[in-house]
Amino acid sequence: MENKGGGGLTLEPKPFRAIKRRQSMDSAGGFEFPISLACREVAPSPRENQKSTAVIGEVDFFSSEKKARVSPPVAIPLDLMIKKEDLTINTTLHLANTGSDQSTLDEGMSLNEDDKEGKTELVAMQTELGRMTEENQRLRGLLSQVTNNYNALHMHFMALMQQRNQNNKTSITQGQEIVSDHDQLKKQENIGVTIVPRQFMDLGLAADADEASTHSSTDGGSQDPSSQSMANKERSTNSKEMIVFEREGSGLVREESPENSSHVWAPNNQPKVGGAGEKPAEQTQEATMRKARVSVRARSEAPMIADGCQWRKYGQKMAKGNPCPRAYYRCTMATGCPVRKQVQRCAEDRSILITTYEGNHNHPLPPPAMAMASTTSAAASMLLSGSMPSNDGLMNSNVLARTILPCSTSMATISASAPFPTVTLDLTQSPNSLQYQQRPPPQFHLPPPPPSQPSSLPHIFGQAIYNQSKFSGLQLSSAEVVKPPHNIADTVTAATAAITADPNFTAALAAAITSIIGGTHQAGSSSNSGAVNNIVKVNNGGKPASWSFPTS
DNA sequence: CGAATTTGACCGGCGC
DNA sequence: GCGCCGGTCAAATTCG
Repeated sequence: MENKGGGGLTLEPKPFRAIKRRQSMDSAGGFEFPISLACREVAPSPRENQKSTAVIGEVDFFSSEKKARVSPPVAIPLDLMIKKEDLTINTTLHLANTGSDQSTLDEGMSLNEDDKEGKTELVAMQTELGRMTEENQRLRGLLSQVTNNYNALHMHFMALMQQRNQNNKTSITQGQEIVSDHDQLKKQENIGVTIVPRQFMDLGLAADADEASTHSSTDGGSQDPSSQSMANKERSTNSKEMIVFEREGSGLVREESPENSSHVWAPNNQPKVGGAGEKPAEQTQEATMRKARVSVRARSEAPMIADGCQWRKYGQKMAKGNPCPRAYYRCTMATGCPVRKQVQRCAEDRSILITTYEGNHNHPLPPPAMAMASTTSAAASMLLSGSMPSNDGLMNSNVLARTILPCSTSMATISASAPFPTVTLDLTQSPNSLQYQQRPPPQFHLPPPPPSQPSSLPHIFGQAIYNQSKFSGLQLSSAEVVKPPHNIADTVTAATAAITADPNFTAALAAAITSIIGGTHQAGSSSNSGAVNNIVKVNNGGKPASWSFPTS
């Protein structure tokens, strides 16, 4: 079924549209964009705004001044930046020198010579500038790629460290995690140190709830290989069902494989053989990226937040349970860009705008758009990392939960909502207010805590969860929840305040999100070693604004 | 007049 | 099988 929906489309198929859609799908998987760590530095400082060209400003991305502001979580990218600087230093110096040389020449030469040579030099400079611009674009792409690769490696490393820590802290073994009946699963939920987040975060598998429950409850560990393979086949052909577990009653059910538990967490590890519906790995990854969503909640009176991209509205629907219509937009900055977003006001508080992004841009972005795109791409990438073809996928997923959630439980929520995994970034309230103020989730319902739910589950977390799923895919045991350090809370408060006070908060929003995510990386990864000031600069319609807040 | 938005119809997935 | 719902399409309409 190539053509879906659409008026008379079925009667008079339009090849052009079909081709366009195919192109968009094809191109979606091939591009990657800089991740949040990099985009924090995108917004130019006031001083940089005074420079002559945007190209120079972008090259200054690698300047020492900015490096000095880079916080520890970006420590490893510094290496990348140094390498990049090696590549671009000639460019920077050349531009700088030509500028100063020009002014010197202007003073010293006679008018005629100055006129001729000035024109010649101007042409040369323009040519050079064009060349530099191209080179800069190319290098930016390169940096994006390298940054992405770094992030994946970083996540991997973090995962291993977390695993080591967990092994020291808990007596639960991998074998004990593999359970075959509900009672045992419930017990583990009660213990719940590592299992639940893993279940929650694994996004690489399709889960057939019926099969999962059948396998886990009736077979008692000995499964029919044929049914297993059928389940695998089912998973391989359904790109929309990516969640490995389903809530069943009060427990979470996970599909098990008695002979090799690892593949449960490594969906791509065992490619399906010979099926007609077999999809290349690229398509699977593309589908996952397409389905991963990043939802941003922010207060705004505007009908849509300006995130720097060009959007075209292609639909509007009334969503169930919300009197406010939901608008559908697609990116129009390039033909075939697969990125879409949904905009809807919160039913409970209509001053809250919920923007949900889906997909990755397949084209270069202007700096203002880069920040948000990077953030959403980073979140999607991290979600995607949960389906990497190894056991590491599991760990990466786990890390995502740990890095985003523990220190900003009121800010970022990961929802394994069927059929889309979603990261929700809530910028509407400070963590402090959330911590002590009851806020029932808007139109979404947290399921009542099951009888087996640990009573010690921190109340804050239940309040903080904003879940767009039919069920709450996110549960953390008491051991998982780390109370945000006070300075982190300050960070979030400051960022939120600044954002909400900014009517045109394009870059502010993205920068703050990025900062928050970056901050959690830092706080979650190690003990603190001295305070670092994160400075988020925002170019607010030609009036650069900035604020700083401490993180540690 | 072209671009953007609106809006009703259509499709696929899912639950009953 | 049927109905509900989310998402998409494209003709019609509005806007600049």
